[in-house]
Amino acid sequence: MIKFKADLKENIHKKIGEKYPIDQSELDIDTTPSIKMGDLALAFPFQLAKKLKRNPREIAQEILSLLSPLEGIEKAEVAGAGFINLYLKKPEFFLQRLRQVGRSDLVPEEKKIIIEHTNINPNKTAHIGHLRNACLGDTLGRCLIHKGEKVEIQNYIDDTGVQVVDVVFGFMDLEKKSLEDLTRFEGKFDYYCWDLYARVSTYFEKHPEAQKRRSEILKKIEEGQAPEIQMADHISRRIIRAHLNTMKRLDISYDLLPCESSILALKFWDRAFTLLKEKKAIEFMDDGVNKGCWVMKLEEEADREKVIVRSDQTVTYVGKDIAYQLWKFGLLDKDFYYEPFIEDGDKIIWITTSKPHNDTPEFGKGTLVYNVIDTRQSYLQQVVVQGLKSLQFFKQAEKSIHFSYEMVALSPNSLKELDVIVSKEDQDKDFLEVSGRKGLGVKADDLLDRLEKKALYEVNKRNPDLSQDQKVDIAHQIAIGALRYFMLKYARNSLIIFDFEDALSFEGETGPYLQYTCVRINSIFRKLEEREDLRVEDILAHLPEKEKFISALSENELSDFWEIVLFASQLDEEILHTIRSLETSHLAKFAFNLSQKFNAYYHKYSILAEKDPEIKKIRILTIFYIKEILKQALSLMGIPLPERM
RNA sequence: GCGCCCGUAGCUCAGCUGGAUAGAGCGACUGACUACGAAUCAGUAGGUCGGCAGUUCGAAUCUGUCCGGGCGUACCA
Repeated sequence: MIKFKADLKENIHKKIGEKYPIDQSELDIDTTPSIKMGDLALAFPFQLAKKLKRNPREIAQEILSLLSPLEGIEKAEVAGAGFINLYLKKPEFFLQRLRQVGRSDLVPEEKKIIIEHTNINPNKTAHIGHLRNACLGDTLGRCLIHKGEKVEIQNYIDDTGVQVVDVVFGFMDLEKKSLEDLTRFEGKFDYYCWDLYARVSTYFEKHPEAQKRRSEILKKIEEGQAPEIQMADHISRRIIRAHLNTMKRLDISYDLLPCESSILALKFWDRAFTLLKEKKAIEFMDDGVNKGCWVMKLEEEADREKVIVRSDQTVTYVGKDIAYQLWKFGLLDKDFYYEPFIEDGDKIIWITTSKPHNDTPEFGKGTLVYNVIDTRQSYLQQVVVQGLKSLQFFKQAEKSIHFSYEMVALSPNSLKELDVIVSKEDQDKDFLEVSGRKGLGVKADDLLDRLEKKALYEVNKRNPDLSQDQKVDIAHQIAIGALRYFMLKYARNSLIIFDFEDALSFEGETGPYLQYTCVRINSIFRKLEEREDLRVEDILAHLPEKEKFISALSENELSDFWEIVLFASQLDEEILHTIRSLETSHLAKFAFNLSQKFNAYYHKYSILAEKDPEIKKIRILTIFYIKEILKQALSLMGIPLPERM
């Protein structure tokens, strides 16, 4: 009802703007604490009271007489210490909402928005922490698309970094394997690398002399020398495919995979380096701890230096990230080349390359960029933004948004279940950070498998008559619902201490609860059609006149009806709130609360068995409206909707 | 040390661009299924919103300070 409120504001301002010193933007419209007190609340008399040094209630009283009549408003009254509460014209409002179903009031504001998320190092399997990142990023993308924005999803691939180097080292030096051996490897390659990476990390701790070989591999990969480059390439491409498969299970996809290897090959950094030097954004250190390095300082913390170019003239990750960020905004006057990497349904996921290809789409050139990266990297993200500012790209600096979130850690119970050996120093902690280096974490595919297995068991109990394929399909949808809701319901600054029992729950505030609610509603409509050959479309096509509409309801039922309709009508507000605050918890809680309200309504009022045709019709329209809103909310969260469950 | 974040019911968490009685889920206890699907619902118990001070007509929400915890502060990412 965003547009309704906006119109209302404008209307109110027209009526009082000349007499009272208040701006239209100050006329916030809130909800009342209880529906008994009205539907919408205006609190601006308090602001006026301050300006005019008068009693707020008196002012509210005065204004009230100026307001009526207001479009769409049945009645207005002064409440509390100086609120003005508005009562909507219920039949008109509901009819309007029904006509509006499926359409959003939100309007796009950007030319193009780029979201960077997932960003898993291509040297091991995806784990629970990566799932949080991907779910947050994907949901933000869905919300922005709903808002009408043009959105491009990028998943950055650090295919030339030390993490890949370590696995190359593991295969070549520890296991003495050739590229041919790797191509013959069968089984879950990303799982194998997970273990290998942990082994290599331990090896380096015990054998510091191996560092030399490690640097050598890194250099050879950066310079494209055989056979290390072929090994690295094979490993990273194969693992990217594994990651994409894992994410596909969750219905998460991407438009582009920008690779660090392309950034190096196409000399993005050289260009950025020149720019940074020209504008004196970075400084060469002749002396001190960072002697021989190019460093950058933050405006706010001048005593801190971040090394961008090392004394051996190699560039750090942040340096490459600055170049990448410049490219995202179209500020680098250099571009990638692209080739198709994989087909995902009816779309293609593209990857960057260093060689030209024909007929490739255009990427980048965003006007707003979200980087979904955990909070531990906020300092690095500040450095990237500082880079833009130093180059005088102030607008782009402002539009570089670090979507930061807390990590996922493991509870002592989860650790027990994982059967991992915990070091002495870690044993007393309340939780343990997920660590690829230590091989400590819940693998994404394992978790999904467990969820699916449990869901299948539950589906079997309830729907033994369905075919095995159907059951598996439903179980899969339930698993996604459970996992995605779990990842979205927390505030982003809240540390998730992962516990299997919580994550595997299908009851209470969970994704399956939401799915179950929708399934029930759908089931009613299915039965209406089967038993009575009744379709909502027919009712919608012959909506009654507003004068007669709803009048059949008793006072109590009208109040229950109204509460749920009014609540459901705020979906767009919640989406906007979610986008502005980057808190998916708002959307999640909204969907959950709406489901709760429906379930309560459902227990109180029967639909199929209702004798009075007028009342029945209104109830059908009511649950139809709830269903449509709920469906939208679930779809924005990427939670699928099974037909049965 | 400095920077960022967190501290709300027994447990896990929403609510934070200030608004009218602080909300959920789980757990505990009472109840409701020959069904519009109990993956549900109704109800009971449970909170000086970490402490103190300030700003305000109004503070869980803003400011300061203290206490407790996490993360960052690399020529790793």
